[in-house]
Amino acid sequence: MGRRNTIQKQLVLDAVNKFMGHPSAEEVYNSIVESYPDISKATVYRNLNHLVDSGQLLRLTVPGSADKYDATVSNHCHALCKYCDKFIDLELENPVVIDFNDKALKENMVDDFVILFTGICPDCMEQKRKIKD
Amino acid sequence: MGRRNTIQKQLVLDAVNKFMGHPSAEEVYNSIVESYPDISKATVYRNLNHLVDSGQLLRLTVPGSADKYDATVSNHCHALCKYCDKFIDLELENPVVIDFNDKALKENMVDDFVILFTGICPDCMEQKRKIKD
DNA sequence: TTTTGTGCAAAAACTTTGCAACGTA
DNA sequence: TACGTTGCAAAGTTTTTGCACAAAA
Repeated sequence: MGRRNTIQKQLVLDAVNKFMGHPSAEEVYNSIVESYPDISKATVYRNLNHLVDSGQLLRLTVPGSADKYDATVSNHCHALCKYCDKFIDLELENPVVIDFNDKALKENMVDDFVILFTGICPDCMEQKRKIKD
Repeated sequence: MGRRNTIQKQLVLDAVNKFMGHPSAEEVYNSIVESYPDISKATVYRNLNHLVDSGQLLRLTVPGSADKYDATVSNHCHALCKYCDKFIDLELENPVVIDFNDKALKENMVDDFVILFTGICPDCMEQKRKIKD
């Protein structure tokens, strides 16, 4: 189970870190290939899996598209634009509070959750406004 | 865009309704094929999509497995067991409250959300207990 | 030297699509 | 009749896997 450090693994981690937003495996691959053309897509997938397993990346399961990866591991949440499918980081002023003592949650020893908001991003709102005029 | 009622569409809706839990497209197909062997998997997928579009079913995007379908359209949430991947309906005593006036939520015109809890289901808890003994 | 990781290609898992025939309104 | 729906097969998308070789520890 001991993990070795390889150039490829570092490239994958760096790629997700540098990426604006939340890249898919394909996007990670594309961004690495530019500078390191010999990397294989299988290696990208394998390293993404390792990095998720070791807690260095978060895997985001998104309705309607391939998994995305997030270098920001700390607690935050996301919103999905229902028009353009843009996936947005959200910093809530008042974080969502869950009462983990709720009966159903205790029964299933729930200790974590993910929350995905859906809305209309500012860009799409602007589009809609223009069309109305 | 007008939708017609077909035997197949009704079979798909019934199958999801009768299913214990939250079937995948594959499971819906398997349960229909027993009594209606000529149905095609494409038809199941197409009807699931129509039924989701028309609000008669909910599509549940689950990390690590195929989409599931839910005949209970009303507001509720789910938990995923981190050991057996069982997908569980949750009835919270105190529903999760979101402050939709939060700055980030207003900016993106967020009007809805889904929440997925992760925990250990009673069955897996029992398993773990047995192993310890 | 002993694993573990890599690249490649093939396969697996899941879902959609083109098309001719069919069924519903 | 008109057009939405079906079954089938093919193709599309995303991810994993088998294997021989290469590279870390």
